[in-house]
Amino acid sequence: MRARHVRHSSSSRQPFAIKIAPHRALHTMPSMSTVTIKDVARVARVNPATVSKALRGLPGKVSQETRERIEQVARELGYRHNAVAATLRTRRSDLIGVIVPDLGNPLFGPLVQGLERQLREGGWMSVVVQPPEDPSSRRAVITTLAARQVAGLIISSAESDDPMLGAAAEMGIPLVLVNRGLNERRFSCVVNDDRESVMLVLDHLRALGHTRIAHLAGPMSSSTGRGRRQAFEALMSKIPGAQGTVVDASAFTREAGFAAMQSLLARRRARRATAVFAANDLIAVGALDALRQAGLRVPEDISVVGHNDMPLVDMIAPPLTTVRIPLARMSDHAAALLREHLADPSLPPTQRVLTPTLVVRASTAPPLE
Amino acid sequence: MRARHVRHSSSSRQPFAIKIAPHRALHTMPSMSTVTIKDVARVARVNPATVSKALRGLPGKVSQETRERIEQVARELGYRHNAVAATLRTRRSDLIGVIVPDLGNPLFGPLVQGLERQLREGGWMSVVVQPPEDPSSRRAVITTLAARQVAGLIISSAESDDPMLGAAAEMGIPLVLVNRGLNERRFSCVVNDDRESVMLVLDHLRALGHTRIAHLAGPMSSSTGRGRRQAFEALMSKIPGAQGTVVDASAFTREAGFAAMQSLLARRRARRATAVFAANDLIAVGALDALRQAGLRVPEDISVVGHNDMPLVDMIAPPLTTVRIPLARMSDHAAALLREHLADPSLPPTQRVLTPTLVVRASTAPPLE
DNA sequence: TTGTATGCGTTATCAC
DNA sequence: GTGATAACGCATACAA
Repeated sequence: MRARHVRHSSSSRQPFAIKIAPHRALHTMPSMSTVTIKDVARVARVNPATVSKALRGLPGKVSQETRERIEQVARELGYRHNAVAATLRTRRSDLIGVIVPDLGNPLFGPLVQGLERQLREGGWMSVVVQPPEDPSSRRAVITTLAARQVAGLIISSAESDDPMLGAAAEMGIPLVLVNRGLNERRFSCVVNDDRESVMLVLDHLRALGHTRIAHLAGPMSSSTGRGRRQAFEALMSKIPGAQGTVVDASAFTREAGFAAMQSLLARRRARRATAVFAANDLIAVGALDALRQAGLRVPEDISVVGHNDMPLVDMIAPPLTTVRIPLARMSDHAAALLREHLADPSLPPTQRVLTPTLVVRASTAPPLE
Repeated sequence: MRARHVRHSSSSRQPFAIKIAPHRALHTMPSMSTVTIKDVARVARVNPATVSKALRGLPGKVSQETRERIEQVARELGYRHNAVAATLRTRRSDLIGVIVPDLGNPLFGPLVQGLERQLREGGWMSVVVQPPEDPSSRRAVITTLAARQVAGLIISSAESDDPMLGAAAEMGIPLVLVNRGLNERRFSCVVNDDRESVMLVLDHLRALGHTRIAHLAGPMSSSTGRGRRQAFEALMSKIPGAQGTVVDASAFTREAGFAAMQSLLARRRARRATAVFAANDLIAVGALDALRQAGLRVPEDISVVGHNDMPLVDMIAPPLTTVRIPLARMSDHAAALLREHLADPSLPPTQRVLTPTLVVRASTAPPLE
C-alpha cells in the first residue's frame, strides 16, 4: 500500500463532544485515542465505506461535497490512517526489507542511503537489517520480514549459499540483489562490471611499466571477490611477460588486507610484485598499513590500487588510486528493478551491469628499477 | 510484538492433501498459499485459539502433547506467522522508526549499525528513514511511521524546531534522541559531553603552546554545533592571554569546512590562529583541503583538530588528531533507553551524557614561532 | 454516488 | 487445558 495523503491539522484534536465507543474512550489516553473511519463516518453521517473511499482520494467514487465534509471531520477528530489494518485487508504492504551486511563499512552507508531514498520517493519504507552470521539466524531474518508482510527485498552482498536466498525464494518474496550477484541467474541483480574494473587497473599499471602485479583477493564466497580474482587471472595470463600473484585476504576488511600484504611481503624481494591491486579499498588501506610498518614507500617502492572509491580515500596518505563504482546509480537501478518485479511478478530475473571508472591518484607510479 | 519462534522446516510444504478454504486455494500460487492458524487448527483437530497459544509457547496454557502435535502440523502445512494481523489485534508492533539525516555521512553508518543491532537483538525491527528537508515532508515521515504503528522512534541529529518532534509528541510516540539533544528537556536523549570534548582539545593545544586558536563551528541549529561553540567561547575566555576566533561553517560537510577555512585564511597572517578546532571531522577534512590548496603545511604551519574520529581519519594526510565519541555506547544507550520508555510510558525524559576521549595523531604540533 | 456486508489472520476473554 | 467467539481497522464486491 502506498503513502497516504490524509491531511489533518495537528492543532485541533477532538474539539467537539464526539461519541467514541466508550470502552475505548475509557482505556486510552486522550492523545492516544484511536479514531477510526467508523468514528468519522458516524460524525459525518455517512458510511464507513464512503469514508474509506473519500480519504484515499479514489477518483470518481465520491462526490466533491461529501469528500470535503469527510476530510473536514477526519481532520477535526484527528483521524489517523492505520496502515496495518489496511495491509491485513489488502495483503499489500509498503515495507521493503533492505539487507546489508554491515553498516559500519563505509561502502554500505552510501548504498543504503541511495536505496532508502529511492524507495521512499516511490512510496515505500525500508526495514533495514544486518543479518547475523549463523545460517539459522539468517533464515530467521527472512521469516521475520515475511511475517511483517514485506512486499520485497533488496539484498546487498549476498553469498551464493546464503540461507536467506533460499528462504526468500520459498516464500515467494520478490528479490533484487545489489552489489554482489550470483553465479546462477536465479535472481535479478545490479552489479559492477568487475572484469572492466580489472581491465582498467591492469591497463593503468601496465602503462606505468609494471609487469609483476599482485592481487589481494577478497573472499571467494562473494561474487565480487571471485569475479575480480578470475578476471585478474584471466587478463594477466594474456599479457606477455607479465607475472601475476594472488594472495587471499580472508575478508573485505582493513585487518585482512594488513595480513594479506604481510604474507606478500614475506616473499623474496627480487620476485616480489611492484604493484598491488586490492579487491577493495579497505583491503588496500590495510595493505598500506602493512607497507608503512615494513618501512616501504608508496608509490615509490610499490604501487597500490584499491576498489570502490570509498569516502575519504582521496585524503589518505597517499591518496589512493582506485576504481569507482557507480553506487548511486546502483541503488537507483536496484530500487527500480524491484519495483518492476513488484508490478509484474512474472518478470524473469534480470541482470544490470554497471560500468566502473578508474580514479588515478598518488598511490601508483612507475616501478623504480 | 516480539520475535516469534515458530519453527518449521522449509523442505516439507503441504505434503498431505489438506482442506484449505477453496476460494484461497484457487486464487493463490502454491508457494504463496496462506496457511492460517485456522488451517492448522482444523488439521490438528483443535481450536484456533489453542494453536495461537501453542505456537507462542505461552507457558502452562497448553499441554505438552497437543503443543507438539500443533507444532508438527504447523510445520507440515508450512504455516507462517502473520505479524500484521497480530499487530492489528494487539496494537503492539515490533517496528521502531530510526531517523537519520544522511547515511552517506560516515558518522551515521556506524550509528545506525549499532542501533539496528541492539534493536534487533531485543526483538525489534528498524524502519530507517532519511527525512527530506522541507517541514511538511518531515511531519509526513512521522505520520507514515505512525500509520505503520511503530512502537517508538530514535531520532538522530534533531534540530530544536524540527516538525518531526512535535508530530511525534502529538501522537504520543515514545522517542529517544541520539547524537544531538535539545535545549529543553522534553525528550530523552543520549549525547556526547561537548564541553568535555572542547576541554580535551583546548588542553591539548595549550600544552603544545598554542594561544591563538580558531573554531570552525557547525550550524547553530544543532545542539552539537551550538554546544561546542559555546564551550569553546566559554573556555577560551578563561584562558589568560588566549585569543579565540570563531568561523561559522554552514554545515557539517567537507565543502563547508573548505569554505570556512578559506575565510579564515583571508585574514591577516600575523594575527591568524596557529591551531584550528573543527566542529567535526568532515569540516576538518575540508579545512585540510583548503590548507593544502593554500600551500600551508599541517601541522608545521597550522594544527588541525577534528571531532568524532570517523572511520579512516587515522589514514588521511596527516592522520587527524580528533575527539572520539563513543558511538557504539551511544547506540546501545539509545536503544536501551527507548526500551525503558516502551516498558514504562510514564518514564520521564532522561539525559545520558557520554564522555569522549582525545585521540592525538599527527595533525597537531607546537606552533612554529 | 452511497450503503451493506463480509473477511483479512490473529489474540483475548470468556466459558467449559 | 481447551473451545467458542468477538473484536482489531480497513477495503472491497456488490446491491441499492
